[in-house]
Amino acid sequence: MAGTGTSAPRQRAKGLSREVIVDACLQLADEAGGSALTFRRIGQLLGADPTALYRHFKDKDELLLALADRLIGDALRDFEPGPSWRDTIKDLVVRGRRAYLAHPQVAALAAVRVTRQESEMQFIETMLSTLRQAGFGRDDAVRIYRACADFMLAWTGFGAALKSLGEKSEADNRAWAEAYAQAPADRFPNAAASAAAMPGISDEENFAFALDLLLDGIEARLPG
Amino acid sequence: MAGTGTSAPRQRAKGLSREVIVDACLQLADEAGGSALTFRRIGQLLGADPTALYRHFKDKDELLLALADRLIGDALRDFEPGPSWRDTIKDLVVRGRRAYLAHPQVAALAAVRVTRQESEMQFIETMLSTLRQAGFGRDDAVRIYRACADFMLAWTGFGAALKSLGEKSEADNRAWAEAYAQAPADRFPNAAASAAAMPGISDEENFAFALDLLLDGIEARLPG
DNA sequence: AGGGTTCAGTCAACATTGTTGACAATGATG
DNA sequence: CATCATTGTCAACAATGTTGACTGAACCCT
Repeated sequence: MAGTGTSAPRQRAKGLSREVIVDACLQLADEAGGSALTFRRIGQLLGADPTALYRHFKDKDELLLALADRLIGDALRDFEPGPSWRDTIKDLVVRGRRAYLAHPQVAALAAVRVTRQESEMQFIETMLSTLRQAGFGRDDAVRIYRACADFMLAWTGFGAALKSLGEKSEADNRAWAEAYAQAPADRFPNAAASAAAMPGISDEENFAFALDLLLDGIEARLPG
Repeated sequence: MAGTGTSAPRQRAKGLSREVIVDACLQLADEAGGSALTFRRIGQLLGADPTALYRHFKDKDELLLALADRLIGDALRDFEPGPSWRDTIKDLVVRGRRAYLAHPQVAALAAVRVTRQESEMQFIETMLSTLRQAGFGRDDAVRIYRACADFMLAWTGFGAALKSLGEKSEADNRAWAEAYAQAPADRFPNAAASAAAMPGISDEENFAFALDLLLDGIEARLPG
């Protein structure tokens, strides 16, 4: 069942399936951007008629949900919980982020969706189980789970959207550096003075920093 | 000039301006959803030809940036820094979130954009100034600013997108409650047991909780 | 004032998009 | 063999962002 040996189903017109289509979508989005994720281009890549996709997904929305679930599944591949609850939570968050950012153009569209499918369920269960074993009560565990999961999804989707935008209109990416350097120093002294340091902070560092802040706050709330 | 008392939605066809158009966009998105934000519907609401908008914005993207800047401007209206740096930072983050969520359909599209315009500059300057006065060094201030600003933008954009989606396909909103309740208890014991508590956590609580976690972590890093 | 230039709004048109309904091939089932 | 559901194909529709040509008014410089 788990599609491990992905042979070469590409190029042949016939033999479509949800898996093959999702594969093509990821490839297409990576190569040509998220805006290339149209039925006609997907069909062209698969050598099939665009409307053939409607036999497998009733909607573009349903296709997007399948893409989202695929990303969550990628995040959990080969995952195993460790002895430290804090490291395990951190690992889950980092894995989710990494899996999403492996396909930024898709992540920008999918991070905000709730798939309520298999992989998402597994992710939730693993996190809740980890928190319960760490000693948190049931309500606290739910609270903290949502804080961590939403933090990961929101921040990752944000970064993915920025990256997606940046590849097309690079103005946004460089805007951080340029705009602050051009800031009039009399009205915005701190912004102008910090212009040099601003672009030096990558989204990756920024995320790791905030995640540590969050985990410190969680640890301080550990009962007992 | 500045039409303050813009009561009647349909006005005279002539006399367009960036401000009037932005007003119409906010109103239209609030009433008819973000997907209604098309040139033809905006023009119809203003009683003008759709293509007339191109005389004021060269692009739909440029229109979106103007909307984003408007939201940031709303966030800073009547703001005044307080004596406590922590309360001031928190106030800025909460204000930003509130201004964005006042127009969720717009926020879902605008939260991810960097406008590098007047209001955004003011927001940055205020935050950096507050952190410097609190005693943080220049590099730390920049680091913490980006963590807080990205946290606010990402989380708010995430919530706004969820709310925007939920109004159209309510399945996603209720999914939290329904999906976890239907979770098979043998495979997902924690998820099933927490099904009752899950929907009880509003996005508002969730955000406030995570923000406090973040601020606690920041406070622990205060030098001296 | 008069002539020229720019601005602001209008109209028709084009390429793309998601989506639908009718039709054809194919394989399983009775 | 006949029947039926599945899967892919074709043509078409409404809606979207965007462009270029055209029009009328306002403004500026002699």
